Amino acid sequence: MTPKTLVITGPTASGKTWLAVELAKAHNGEVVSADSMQIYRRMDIGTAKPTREEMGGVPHHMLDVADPEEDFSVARYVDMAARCVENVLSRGRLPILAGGTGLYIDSLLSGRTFAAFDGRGSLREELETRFAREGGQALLTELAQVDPDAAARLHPNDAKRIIRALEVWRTTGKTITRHNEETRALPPRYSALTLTLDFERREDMWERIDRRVDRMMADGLAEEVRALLDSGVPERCTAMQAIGYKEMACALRGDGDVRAAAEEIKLRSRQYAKRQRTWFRRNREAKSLLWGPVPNFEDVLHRSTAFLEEIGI
RNA sequence: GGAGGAGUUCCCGAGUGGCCAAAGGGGGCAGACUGUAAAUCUGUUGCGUUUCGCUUCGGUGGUUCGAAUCCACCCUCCUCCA
Repeated sequence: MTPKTLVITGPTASGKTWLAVELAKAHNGEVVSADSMQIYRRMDIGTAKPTREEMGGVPHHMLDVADPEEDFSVARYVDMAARCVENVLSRGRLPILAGGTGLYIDSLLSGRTFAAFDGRGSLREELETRFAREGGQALLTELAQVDPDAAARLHPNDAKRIIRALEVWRTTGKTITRHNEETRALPPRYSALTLTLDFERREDMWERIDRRVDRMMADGLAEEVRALLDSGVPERCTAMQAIGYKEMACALRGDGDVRAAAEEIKLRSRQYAKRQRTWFRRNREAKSLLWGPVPNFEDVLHRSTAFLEEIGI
């Protein structure tokens, strides 16, 4: 029988951290973060990483597990997070997967495996160069010869996916289509009750996001980013692509207009939240918990507890 | 008071007589997503009974077969001179 887990997800600033902690306290749980940016050390304010106080004594995993200059990936996440989940289970406790990175959550739950990756990176470099020089259509034509399905699915501008498809073919001799079919056929590693936090009205979400960014600024986001840059973290690494960091880094290097950067961060966060919703929407199994115009914590806690009881957690 | 310049679809901004419901960008909306995922990519964006009709380019009137584009007057904003 696949072990039971609880997933708490939702767009940014929807209260995942809070709910995860509350439910962990009530149901003998531990939190396993599913956030692609909170994995980085020294990135606390801008990622809204839970503080010691917010954690309320509940053990949290998958926070601060990489340095900002490191390359991280879904594959690595699944690897590490699965070990955390197993650990929690072995102690007879409930793993609570909390975070907003849909790909990470789905990958971990499904037990998805990833095709080999050319660690030296030279193949990818070569493909990237060719993409820039010859264009997407040329590579797509090449891909079509071995994997017509993937080629038909991909848009000529979709550099990352075209390159990856070619890369998988050349390093494993298997098409990405075939690989995906095979992994999809595997039984899921964990069964999960998924709770998706969201807002009845998007204006309320925007408001929350704005206030959160204001708080980040007050808490010293600019200083945090400055420290990262000063310590030599390159601006083009994955970690620095995080919302809040790239905009602030850009301002600090350029005109120094930190206020304008904050507005930019709010905008990018709203757009990000929208993309997250698109991802979450396709999970028809998920239980939705909507905030009204005035947050009613007790009510949301009540409703989520009811869902847990329904499936016997 | 005088001399110039400008007012375009949610925003910025092209467009100087027909091919203009109007380039491009932004924003919005929707979607995708299997080793960078807080990333990346796509579609769409006046209204409707949608291979056609209607309303739109500060306002009103005019010229013309035809106007966002030309003319007159008016309104608003900007710059310069007084």
